[in-house]
Amino acid sequence: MRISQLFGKRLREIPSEADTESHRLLLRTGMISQLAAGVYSYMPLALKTLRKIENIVRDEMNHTRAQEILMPTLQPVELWQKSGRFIPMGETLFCLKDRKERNLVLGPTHEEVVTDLAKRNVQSYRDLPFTLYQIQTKMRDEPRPRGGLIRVREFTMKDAYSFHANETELDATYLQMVQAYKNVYRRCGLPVIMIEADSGAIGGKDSQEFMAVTEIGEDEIIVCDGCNNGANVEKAVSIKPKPDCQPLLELEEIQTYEHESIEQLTSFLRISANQTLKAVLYHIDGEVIFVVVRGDLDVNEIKLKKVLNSSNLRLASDDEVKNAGIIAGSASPIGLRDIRIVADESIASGTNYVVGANKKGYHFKNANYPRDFQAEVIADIAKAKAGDTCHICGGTLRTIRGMEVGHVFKLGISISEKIEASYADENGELHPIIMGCYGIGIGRLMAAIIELNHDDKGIIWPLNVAPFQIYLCPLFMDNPVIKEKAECLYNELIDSGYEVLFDDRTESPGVKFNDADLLGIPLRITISPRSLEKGSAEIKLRQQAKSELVALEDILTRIKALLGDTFLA
RNA sequence: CGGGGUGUAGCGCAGCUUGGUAGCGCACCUGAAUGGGGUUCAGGUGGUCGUCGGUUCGAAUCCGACCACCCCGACCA
Repeated sequence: MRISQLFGKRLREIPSEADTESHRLLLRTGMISQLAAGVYSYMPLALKTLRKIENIVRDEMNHTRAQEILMPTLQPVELWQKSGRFIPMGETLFCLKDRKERNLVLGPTHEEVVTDLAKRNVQSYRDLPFTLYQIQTKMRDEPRPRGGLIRVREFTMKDAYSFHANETELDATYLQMVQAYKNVYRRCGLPVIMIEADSGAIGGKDSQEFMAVTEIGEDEIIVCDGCNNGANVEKAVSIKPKPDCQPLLELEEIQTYEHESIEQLTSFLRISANQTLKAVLYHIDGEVIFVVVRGDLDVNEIKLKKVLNSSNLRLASDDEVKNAGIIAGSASPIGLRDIRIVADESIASGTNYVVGANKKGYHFKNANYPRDFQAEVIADIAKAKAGDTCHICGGTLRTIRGMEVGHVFKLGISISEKIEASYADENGELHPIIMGCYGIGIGRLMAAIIELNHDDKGIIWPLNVAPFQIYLCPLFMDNPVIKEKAECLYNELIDSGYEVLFDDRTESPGVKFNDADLLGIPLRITISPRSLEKGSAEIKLRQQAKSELVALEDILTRIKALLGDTFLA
C-alpha cells in the first residue's frame, strides 16, 4: 500500500474529545471516524488490524472444534419476551417496527437466537455436545458510550455458545475455551489476567473475565498478591478486618446532636468506623428494604441483587425513606416493623455497635446482633476492598483497574429452559440443554492492544496484529536514484509475501519518521543517499531506539530473521 | 436519568463580557529555497458561527427553546 493512496488522514493535533490514549491514537492515525455517539467507521488501517484479530480468534475457535455460523441482527421481540430478558435488558435494546407493525429488536447478543437454533436442531443427547460461534455486529443502546472504541453502541463481537447434556461436558468445553482465549490474547500481544466475575443479569454459575490491566479500565478488580487470584469487585469475596469483641453491654440511647454520617459519628464519639453499623435504604422490586452493613464497609449492590434475586434495585428516595417511617441520619434496625431487613454477615463479627435510634439527634450504643435486632437475610453483601484479607490464601488484597476484553461463563439452563430447547436422554426423558457462552469484543480488543502498546510517539503494534509489517521509508523521494531503489525494494518485499506500507511521499524526513512512529508498523526500512552510498539501507524495529545498517543484498534475510515467518498465522 | 462542559474552516482554538463587513495556528493548493526527527519564505482556497425562534436599524455576540457531542455518576449481556 502506498501511503499517498491510503484513505484516512493522520492528524497532527490531538482531537479534543479524546480522553484515553487508544482513542487519541485511533483518531490521530486516521483509523476510525466517528459518526455518532458510540458509532464509528473503520478506515483501511483499522480494518486490516480488525481482520487480523478476527482471524486469530477464528483460528483458535476452530481449534476447539467450534463451528462458525452467522446469525441475524434483526430479531423478533417475541423471542426476548419468551426468554424473560426483554424487561431486564431495558433501554439497552434497540427496538423497531417493520412495515407490518411487527416489533423487532437489533440483537445486543445472541443467546436467544442461538438457543432457538439449537431447539430446531437438537433432539437427543446424541446430538450433543457442540459449540457454535460467530463474528458479528452487536447493537446496544448504551446509556453512555465512551473512550473511543472502549464502549460503543455498534460493535463486532465474537460470541460462542456451547450446548451440553451434562455439567461434565460443559466443564470440559469451558476449560477449552479458557485456553483458546489465553491463546488469542498471547497471539495479539496483549497481556491479560483472568479473574472471577459476576455473570450478570443472565444468571449462570462459573464466570470469568479476561482483563487488560490499565488505569483507564472501567472495572475495579480486587487482586491478591499472595495467590495471584483476582475478582471483579462486583463479585470479590474477602475477609474483613475484625473489630475487638467485648462483653455485651446494655443497650443505651445517647444524644448525638447533628452528627449523622459515619464519619461525623466516629469523630464525635472517638470510635472507629467498624464499631458502628451503617443503614442503607434500597428500593428493590417495588419494596423498600433496610440494608445493614458494618460502618467501615460499603454495600455491594450486585451481591445484594443476587441475594434477593432481584432485577431492579436502586437507592430509595428521600420520600420513600420517610414514608417507611425511617428517620434519615438516624436509621435503625432496632424496633423496626413492617420492613424487611437484610444484613451483611459482618454485623455478627463485632460487639457493642453504635447505631441509629430512629430518632433525630439520637443513636444507640451497645447494639448487638441478634440480641437487639434481627435480620431476615444475613449474607455477604459488602464490597471487598484493598487491605482486606484474601479468603483463599490469607494474603492481602489490593485494587487495580482493568478493561474487560473477554468473558466466559457457564450459562446453565436459564435460557434453554425458557426457550424450551431440550434434548432426550437415554431414557427418552426431556431435559433443557445445558449451555455455556463466551464473548470477545473485537474492536475493544484492538483498543486495549493500543492502550497497552504505545509510547509518546504513537502505537507500537505487536507483529501479529499490525496492519502492515514493514514501513518502507525512502528519504528524498524526488531523487530519481532513491525513487527507483525504493520502488524496486517495495516490489521485492511484496513478492516475498510481506505487507508493506510504502511512504512514497516527497515529505521531509521528520514528517516521515513521525508518521512511521505514529502508525507503529513493527519494522521500518529507511533508504537515503547516505546509506545508499554504502550499498545499504537502515532497518529499525518500532520498539527499539536505534537502527542498523544492512547491505541491500542481505535485506530480505535480515528481515526474515527479525520478523520470522510466523506472522501470516 | 442526575451533575459538569463544549458547539466558530478538515483539526486545535480566539472573538462573545461591552452587538457594527468572522480571525489565528495546523492541515490543504501554488511557487521558491531547503531537507536525517513535524524546515523556511511568499501567495492562495475554504466558514448557513449547532438548529429554530425572539430582541434590535443591525446578532457569532443579548434572550428563549431545542439538538448534538464530551467528561463524572447512575447503568452496563
